Amino acid sequence: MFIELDLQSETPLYTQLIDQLIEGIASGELKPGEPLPSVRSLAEDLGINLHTVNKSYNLLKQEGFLQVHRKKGVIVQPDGMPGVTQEFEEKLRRTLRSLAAETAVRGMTEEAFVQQSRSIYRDILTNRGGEQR
Amino acid sequence: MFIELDLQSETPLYTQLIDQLIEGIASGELKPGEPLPSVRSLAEDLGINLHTVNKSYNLLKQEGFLQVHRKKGVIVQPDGMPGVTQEFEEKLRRTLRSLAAETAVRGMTEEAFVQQSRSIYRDILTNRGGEQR
DNA sequence: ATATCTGTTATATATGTAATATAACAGATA
DNA sequence: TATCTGTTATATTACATATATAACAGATAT
Repeated sequence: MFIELDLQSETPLYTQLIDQLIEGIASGELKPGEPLPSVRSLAEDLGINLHTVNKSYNLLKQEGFLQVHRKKGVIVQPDGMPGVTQEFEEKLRRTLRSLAAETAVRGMTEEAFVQQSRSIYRDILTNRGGEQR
Repeated sequence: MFIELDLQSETPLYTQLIDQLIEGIASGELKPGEPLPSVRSLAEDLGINLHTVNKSYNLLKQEGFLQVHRKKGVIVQPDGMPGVTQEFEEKLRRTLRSLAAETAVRGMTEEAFVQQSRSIYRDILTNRGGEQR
């Protein structure tokens, strides 16, 4: 899987990494049970510190997207992804609310905003490596 | 206008303040040309430091949502709000992409996601104090 | 068995952001 | 003249981010 970090971005490295791993899972590029690179090798590949990768893995494990097997190492959650928790619903609402407000003030219509949302959602599911669905 | 800050939130105070002011403009509760409280009085009302309020005002001024009049003080932009800039488009895409990916992984459908977006957009425009539109 | 790889933990350091505190300035207002 | 405005400067505290180095216990491969 291709991962690219922007060292200039104001988004923290561990957040960028989390985002791209979740996208990988969403698109199907990362399948349940599939092993991820070790914290050390991925850190070296990306040119960052092992602890930064470890932080991303740990947060994803904590939320149920990854598992750590003493034998298999770190793998994509094989027993079903976590559903829509109350915490996620609140985060979703908060973030959409902030976005929608600025969108409205800047004169973008409801339909434009909604179409953007739909288009991006599809984009993610569509970006599969050619397999599945 | 009612402003409430969550001191426990991980969202910075100045960001919470910015969000609520933009919501106020979007909803029509804050009208173009309307004066905002001084940095000192608002800071005291909210129980925070004057520099925190000043930071929010400055960022909003920098993006074109507010004006600073030597006479009238700080007012809501009277000469038309800024439109959809390239920077905003990129921020919108990035944020929606991250949200949509997690939404999809958690099993929320495209329609549910899109409906959330639409519902929240409407919610903001609807929360007017009873005036206008 | 030895060496290597795994995630994990601990400690330390450097840097930047967030938030507060005090003080002062120039322009406008009453 | 006294007061209020945004603005600037300086300092301090606290926290998040990211890195560096080291060590540990469990698993793997030679």
